[in-house]
Amino acid sequence: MSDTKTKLLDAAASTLRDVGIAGLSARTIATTAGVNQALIFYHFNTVSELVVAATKQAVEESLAYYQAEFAKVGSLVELLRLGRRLHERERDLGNVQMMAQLMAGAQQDENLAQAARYALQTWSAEIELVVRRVLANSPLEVIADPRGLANAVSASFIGLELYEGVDHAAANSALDALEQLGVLVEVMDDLGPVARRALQSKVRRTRRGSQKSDTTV
Amino acid sequence: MSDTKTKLLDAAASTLRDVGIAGLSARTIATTAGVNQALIFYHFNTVSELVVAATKQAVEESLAYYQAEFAKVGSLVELLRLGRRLHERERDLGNVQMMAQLMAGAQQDENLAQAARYALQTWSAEIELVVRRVLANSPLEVIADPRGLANAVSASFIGLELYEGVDHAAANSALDALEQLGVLVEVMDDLGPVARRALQSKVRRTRRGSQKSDTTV
DNA sequence: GTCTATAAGATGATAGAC
DNA sequence: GTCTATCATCTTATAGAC
Repeated sequence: MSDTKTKLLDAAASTLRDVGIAGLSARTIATTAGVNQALIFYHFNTVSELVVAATKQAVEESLAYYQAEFAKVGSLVELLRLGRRLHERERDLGNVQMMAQLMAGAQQDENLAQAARYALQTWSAEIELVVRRVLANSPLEVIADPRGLANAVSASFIGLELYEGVDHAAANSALDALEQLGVLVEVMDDLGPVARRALQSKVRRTRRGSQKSDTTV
Repeated sequence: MSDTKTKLLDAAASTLRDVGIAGLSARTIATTAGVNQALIFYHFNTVSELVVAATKQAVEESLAYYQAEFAKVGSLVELLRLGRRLHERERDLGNVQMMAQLMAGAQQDENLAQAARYALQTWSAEIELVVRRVLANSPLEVIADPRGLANAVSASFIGLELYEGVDHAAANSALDALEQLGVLVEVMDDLGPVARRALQSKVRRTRRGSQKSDTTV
């Protein structure tokens, strides 16, 4: 790949992170890259397509970095620990901010929407595998949906990142609270058969409850 | 308040929701309002200040709508039910999308950052009161931090909303998974003293664990 | 308070020299 | 592949008529 193309891809990512989707333009990106503005259109046709390519690259790079560590995770505690490390590293690299800005712009731009969908699906698929493995044989498997959980984790990270830029202390307390929820899940695990029975009967009761209200309406 | 000012405030909110922070301008807002573009600067000085005023109005309006219902919540089940209704209504009104776009823009614009901070703090303070009331006398009170939880709920809603615009099905599965976590919390509640003991010993063990690793490093 | 007109600059995108 | 120059269009913001 040509030097200019690489420079533009990297500059697109860091500019999106630094000035946000509202401040992003061919000129701001080109300045960061130290490259002529017209080259964006020569190499990528539109600004939007450059951002798409930059996102794809960033996602694949950082996912490759974690794949080995994901594979090693065997317990819930290990998963939570890796989750914290991953979140901190990705945040420091600016990848989460980049995703959040991409998603904000995606509400209006179909190109960006596709890029965001790809990034989220790629991450979620990877997380889902680990969650599924960790929750197997846990009492939680009766209620947990690994795919939904993986998506929820992604969504929460995005929300937390935007929160972080607005109210640092509040975002931190939110992250701590979510980690405490992890403790809750661990305790549930420790309780084993007791928890499993309680969860199963709660699920049965809830299902009956909603069925009843469905049929009586 | 003059008719034009009201029109502009409403138009700012709905335009931010519809075209996002990247597409927001004095002209797009004025067109939505059916009003001359120059009037934005006459009434609000800058576009950014108009958005700030519009946010404040939207937050106070919708919070006033829920205050009575918040006060009535007495149990965790009721809180989860209200939470779902609130989320659906606010989403349909576009208030969550407005907040998400505001937060995306806030990363660069100090005016918007202040508005976002105000909105989040206002909502979180209200949620915190209810969470605190509901968790009192629950086994969860040993680990739960009501303020952090309230902030986490806000952050997750924002993330889910952006997710929604990008991948509807995935966002829905994430929401369902989070509601299942609610079931988990209910079961913990049902388990009463058993859960309380398990949580307390887990908390003690975790604290000892982290202290140990602190002193051995 | 509201309008038109306009300044002064930013934006995406292209044509054409090198 | 890269540059300069330029376009049409958009932006915030103001001055001044009504």
